[in-house]
Amino acid sequence: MATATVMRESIELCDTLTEEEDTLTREIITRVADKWSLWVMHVLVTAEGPLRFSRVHDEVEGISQKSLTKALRQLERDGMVTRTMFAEVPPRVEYAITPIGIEMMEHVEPLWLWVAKSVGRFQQARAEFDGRGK
Amino acid sequence: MATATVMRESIELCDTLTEEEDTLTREIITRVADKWSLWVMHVLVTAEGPLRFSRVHDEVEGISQKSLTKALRQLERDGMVTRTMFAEVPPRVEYAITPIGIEMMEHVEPLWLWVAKSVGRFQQARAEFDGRGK
DNA sequence: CAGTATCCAGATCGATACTG
DNA sequence: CAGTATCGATCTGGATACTG
Repeated sequence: MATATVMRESIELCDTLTEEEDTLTREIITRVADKWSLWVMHVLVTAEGPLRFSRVHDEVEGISQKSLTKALRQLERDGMVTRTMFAEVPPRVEYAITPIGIEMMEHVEPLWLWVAKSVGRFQQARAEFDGRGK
Repeated sequence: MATATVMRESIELCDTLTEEEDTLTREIITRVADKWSLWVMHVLVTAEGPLRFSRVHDEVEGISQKSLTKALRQLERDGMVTRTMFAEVPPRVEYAITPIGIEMMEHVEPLWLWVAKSVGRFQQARAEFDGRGK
């Protein structure tokens, strides 16, 4: 019943979106699953303050410079992080999470939490499936 | 403060996950952003009953046979849909959502809903960013 | 009907090298 | 320091053709 309510609400809302809005919605959702975007935002949230490029690069273990740059640009473009450049030598650039970025994380975390809590059930499902397939 | 609570809870939980569990968690989350998986599940939820392969193929507009097969296999493997084969000629195969699949959708929809409702703010952020970049 | 098999174009991502 | 540019391996996904 709670299900039906949520479903109906989302179906109605989705019907009111233009094609452009629908595309953008999907793109934003994509950030959630993106290998790095969520991790980058997580680092910026827990830092509770701006971080330099190299600090983020340290914290997000395994990311390449190229991928980090790309992730940060996307997040900046979508208003989830800010990028502040200081006219110094050597150059200093600081990244920080925005209010909408925090909102995003607040909405993502419950889902992430549920999946993490359910991981045992997914493992069992896979074990059964892989077993059936011999 | 609600933020901090959720964050802390998720950080603690994530620390208890083995590497294998963490990988699986990420894979499941990936389904959320996958172009087709969520759409397929949505179709199966709203159908309120099993659907044949060709019916799903009709409902999920634009998907190729190959991609649909792959999406259904993944969802089946992760326990979110069931696949029932009938020994008939011509062959009949029916797909249905599972309880855990419904749970998944229940946890995804609020996020989707928030993004859809916030789409105007994301559009504005992009407009500003693209404007600044000349 | 419900797939599988094959080919192929485009996107993605890491590694590496270079620059203001 | 904070990138950009480039190259190559890998992955993805559609189109097409074939099968039990």
